[in-house]
Amino acid sequence: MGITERKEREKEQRREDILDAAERVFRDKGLAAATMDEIAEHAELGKSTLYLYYKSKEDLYLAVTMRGGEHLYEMLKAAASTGEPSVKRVWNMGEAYLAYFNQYRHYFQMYYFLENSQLHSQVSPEMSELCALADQKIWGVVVSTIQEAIDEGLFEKDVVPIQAAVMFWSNCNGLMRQMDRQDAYWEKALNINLEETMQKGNMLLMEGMMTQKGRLEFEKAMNQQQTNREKEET
Amino acid sequence: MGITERKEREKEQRREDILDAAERVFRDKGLAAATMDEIAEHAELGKSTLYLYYKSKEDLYLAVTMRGGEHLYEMLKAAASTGEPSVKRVWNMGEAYLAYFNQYRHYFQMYYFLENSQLHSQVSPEMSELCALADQKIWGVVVSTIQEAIDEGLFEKDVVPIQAAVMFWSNCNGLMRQMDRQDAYWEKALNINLEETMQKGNMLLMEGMMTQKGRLEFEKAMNQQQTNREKEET
Amino acid sequence: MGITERKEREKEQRREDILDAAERVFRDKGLAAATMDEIAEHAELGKSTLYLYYKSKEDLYLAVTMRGGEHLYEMLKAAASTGEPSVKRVWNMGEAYLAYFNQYRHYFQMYYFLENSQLHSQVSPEMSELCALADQKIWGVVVSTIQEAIDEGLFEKDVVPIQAAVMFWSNCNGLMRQMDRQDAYWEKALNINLEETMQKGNMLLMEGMMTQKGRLEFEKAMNQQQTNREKEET
Amino acid sequence: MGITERKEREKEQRREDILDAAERVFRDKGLAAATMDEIAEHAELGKSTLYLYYKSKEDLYLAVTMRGGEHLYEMLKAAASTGEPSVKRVWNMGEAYLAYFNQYRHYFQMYYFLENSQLHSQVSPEMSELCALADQKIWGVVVSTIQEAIDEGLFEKDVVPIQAAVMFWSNCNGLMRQMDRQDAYWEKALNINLEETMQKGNMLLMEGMMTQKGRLEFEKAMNQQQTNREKEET
DNA sequence: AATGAATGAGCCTTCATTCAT
DNA sequence: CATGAATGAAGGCTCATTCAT
Repeated sequence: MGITERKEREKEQRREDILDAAERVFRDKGLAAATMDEIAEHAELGKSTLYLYYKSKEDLYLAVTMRGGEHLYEMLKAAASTGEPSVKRVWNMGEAYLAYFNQYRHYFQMYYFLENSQLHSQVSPEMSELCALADQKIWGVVVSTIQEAIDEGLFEKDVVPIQAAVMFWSNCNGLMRQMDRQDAYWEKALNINLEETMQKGNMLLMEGMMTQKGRLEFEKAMNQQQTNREKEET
Repeated sequence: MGITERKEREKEQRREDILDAAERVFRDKGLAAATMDEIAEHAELGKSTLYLYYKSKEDLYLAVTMRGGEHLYEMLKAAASTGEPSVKRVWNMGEAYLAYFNQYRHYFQMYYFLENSQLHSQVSPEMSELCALADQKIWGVVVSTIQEAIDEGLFEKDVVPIQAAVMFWSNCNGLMRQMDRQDAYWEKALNINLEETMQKGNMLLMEGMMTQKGRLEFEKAMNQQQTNREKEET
Repeated sequence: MGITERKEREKEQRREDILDAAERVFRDKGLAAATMDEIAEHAELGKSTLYLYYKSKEDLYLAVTMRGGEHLYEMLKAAASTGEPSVKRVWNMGEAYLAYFNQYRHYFQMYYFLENSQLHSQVSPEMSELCALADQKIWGVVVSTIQEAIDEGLFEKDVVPIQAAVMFWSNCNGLMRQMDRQDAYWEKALNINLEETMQKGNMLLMEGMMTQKGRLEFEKAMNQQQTNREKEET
Repeated sequence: MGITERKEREKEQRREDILDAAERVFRDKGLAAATMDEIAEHAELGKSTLYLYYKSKEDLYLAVTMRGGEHLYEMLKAAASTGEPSVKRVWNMGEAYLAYFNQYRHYFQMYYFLENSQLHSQVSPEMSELCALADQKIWGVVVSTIQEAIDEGLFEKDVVPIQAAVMFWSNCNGLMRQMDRQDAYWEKALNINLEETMQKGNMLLMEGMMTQKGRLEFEKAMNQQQTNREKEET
């Protein structure tokens, strides 16, 4: 009885080990420069064992990336479940995305890379499918929170949730990309703080979407948060 | 005298030929899958000749990409020199970027890819430098137009040009990325027109930046454009 | 008691199952391209189980081939036991070989391949031994029938049975090889029927071996057969 | 002028070097066990250089085999051009084939292997084409000599040249195969000389094909040869 | 007896890059 | 200036085989 379970757990563990090793190598070298040999070495497994668990280097890359997606999902979900007004929770998700970027930057990079390469043609259909599902899950959190805001009359009725979502995403993502590549340059040479810029952008977008009531609720919630933080500090 | 010139011209021509061939191959295959052999074949040159003009495949890739940047620069410059009010010209540049995307999508893709890969470590410093300059030139057009708008009191005084620029860029870029990868999906499954979404985003950003006066000027210029277009159609 | 027997029978059955699976895979893919994985899958057994029954892929290949040899043996034996005159039965065996080729072509191919490759160095001595025995059994049928023909004065006394046998075999085998590889080419481009050619060859060989008496007997038997066939048809 | 030629010659030489190395390795190890690494080493060239001259291991194998075919062709051609009566020259060719077998046994083996494997699917079309042509050239010599014999009334009119050719070939080939694999066994255990057997077989086939006139001519030529040989010996 | 899991050894092939001419 | 030729260095992937359970 327990034996099957244990085997199962061990196998799962092995998958994780491989993912850990792969993550490390991909992070350091990128997809192209990473080698299965090196991943195997880090995983302390034979190279062929890797292929028992993942069909190809590309599949493995995607699997790592998806693990990153899982983290993002959790963080977004947490941000969307604070009990605050919906409109504030929409804002939270932008902050969460930023936190994710700061905490798991390599996942962000991997995901980013993945979006624009011929990679997908080399991935197994199964993995591709999984990936699509994970993606939808992520968008789902954002969209449903925006929907709440609309339903509660905090966002204008003519806001289209998925459209709003992609606008937020676009703003965040672009800014993060700059942060990733040349944060120092922006900070020092141009004297621009990109995180602030991102927040400013999100704010502008929200302003354009919120109703009067939404604005009040939002401001209140922001103030509340500010107060709480100050309390905590004492 | 003429001889040196002719040689010079021929050499320049050769560079262009190589770039043409490389562009074609990179567009079709992407960086990783493209081979110098194939590029040489398309250029009708010996493979080694390529190395006389470009230090590496990566350098060549960057050179092609920069040619794309040149196009973008021209299009942005044109959009910024219409004689319309500055605030309208800022808007124009968003439209120009979109036009660039539609007309030279492969450049967009190449540029995009370039941004997030370990590629840069393999590029010669000279090429890297050139690339940075080209980049600055592009940002320059946008920034200076925004500056004009501020100076003329059409954008709020607290708008920071380069910051505003990166916000516009971020919005455009993110949306274009979606268009590039899954326009059909957004259109059909989600019923979202991404071009419109991009415009909406830009509009929201502008709304947040313009002064009252700016809004009036902008609206007027938009109406004017509309009128002109209708005239043209007749 | 019954328990041991049943076990024994089950084990034998298992061997057959493996052979079935292997036969199918070898037939489709050939030795080199066939994989133990695939064979195991077809056999619905674990790959390691295969090694419980056969020491290596090559051994397994040989085992399958020998099963084919068994069929050939049976067919030759039948052809040699018709009650017809010995000289006719020698002829019959050529026909039987042809029938075997047509019915079990993949065995023919496997056997053929086996004959000329470095395969044998990778086979276990036991299997090699078995194989030699099987071979001898087959030659035995042919040789003893030829011997009969000599003893009965139907073949010349100076005919050496095993030598005659190898001559028949050589003729048949070479022709079949052509049939196997390019029957259509011979038939269409050259207008040669290879089966007929093979028979013609055998006939020439027999002519050279038979005594006058043998010729008469042979002709009589052939006519007899012809008559019988015609009867059957009515 | 001379420079191009020399280059050309050098390149040709390189091809030969590769072929030499490949021949050696294939002979020792067979196709499957041979490695491009080893061939490259023997050729004292980089492994990749091999691929400049031959598209794949299989192509290379075929190229070596064809070189063997060339030898066979030359030997057959010589045997067919002795000035003796056509019927004797047909016989000569059997002897020549045997000489070829004895002198270039590894070519025989390679050719033999080639005939029965999935190899052909992995060969480039060009090489396949070359191979087919070479084959035809070989059959051509034999066929045309047989045709001469028919035309001169030395073979029966109803003999079909290509059919006769394949019969001789079949007989020779089958016997050589036995020689190759277990000559010692036949010689010692069975007391059969396979070369003699092959000749006997060819003789039987000829007997069945020759006219009376042919037989006389043939016998005369054989005696003549015998006489010449005896003279030489003195 | 049966097998799931692991792997070591290796192989073909690809290409960017260099050099001698 | 142009290039044909050569190659070093890798890299992904396969598979027969073994072993602990």
